[in-house]
Amino acid sequence: MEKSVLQVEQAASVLKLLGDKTRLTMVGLLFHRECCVCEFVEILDMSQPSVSQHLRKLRDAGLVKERRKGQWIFYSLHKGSDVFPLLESLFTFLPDQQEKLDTLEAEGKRIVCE
Amino acid sequence: MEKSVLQVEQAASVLKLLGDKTRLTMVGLLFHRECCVCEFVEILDMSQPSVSQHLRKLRDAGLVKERRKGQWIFYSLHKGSDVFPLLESLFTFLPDQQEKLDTLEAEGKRIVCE
DNA sequence: TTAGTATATAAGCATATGCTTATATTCGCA
DNA sequence: TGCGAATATAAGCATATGCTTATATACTAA
Repeated sequence: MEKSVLQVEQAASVLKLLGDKTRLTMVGLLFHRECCVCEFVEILDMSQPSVSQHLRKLRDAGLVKERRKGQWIFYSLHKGSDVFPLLESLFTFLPDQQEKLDTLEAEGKRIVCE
Repeated sequence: MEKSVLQVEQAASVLKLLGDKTRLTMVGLLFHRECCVCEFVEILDMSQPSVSQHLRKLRDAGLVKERRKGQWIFYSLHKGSDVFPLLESLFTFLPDQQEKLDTLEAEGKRIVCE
């Protein structure tokens, strides 16, 4: 992925979004695989509306995209975004979140579709 | 500088601080050289108290440090901080701010001390 | 010692943020 | 067709944030 220089204002707004533990964790999870809303609710132990509201902000900023799969809506990182390279770089400094996904699966709460 | 893995909470609080255009610009300027408060006031075209309050947040988070030089207090990046490597990496995605410092100097408003 | 400059801090205010609860929408399935 | 599950959205509220103005502190120099 090409490294592009971002405007300060654009970078600040992305960092502001990521400056929230919930959203930062969400993006970290999405580096492993796409997740649906109810999986986030389970993993983050938050209310569904709260999760949806965070996802909306990430989507409005172009960091993630959604696609419906039957009854569920799956979110994934928007890898074509201008800021994706920054995200990739940033997350090399953060702990891996795989364990949370493993726990979810162990509890039989992973949503598999298609 | 060693790359250390940060806790999600710690990273989120740093990103939150940087998710403000003023503070992000300040840190960008400090990658070039230390600056005193009145230089920030000039460059950012903001009130002195506002600048001081932003600097205090950056200092409380350990991102910058201060030292008095006569009548002025100069701020610089705290390169020994756990989060400094993240800052370095992050700013490779941001535009250089040298121009603002050049303008300041051209206007004879640079504070040189020692 | 006094005045002026640089900086910090406090208090107040308007706006932003993140949660909650309630409700609307969309889909799968009986 | 109708019901339940998954999700989105709206409204309300408490707290956080970033500015302002006013004032305090620390240093320099006359």
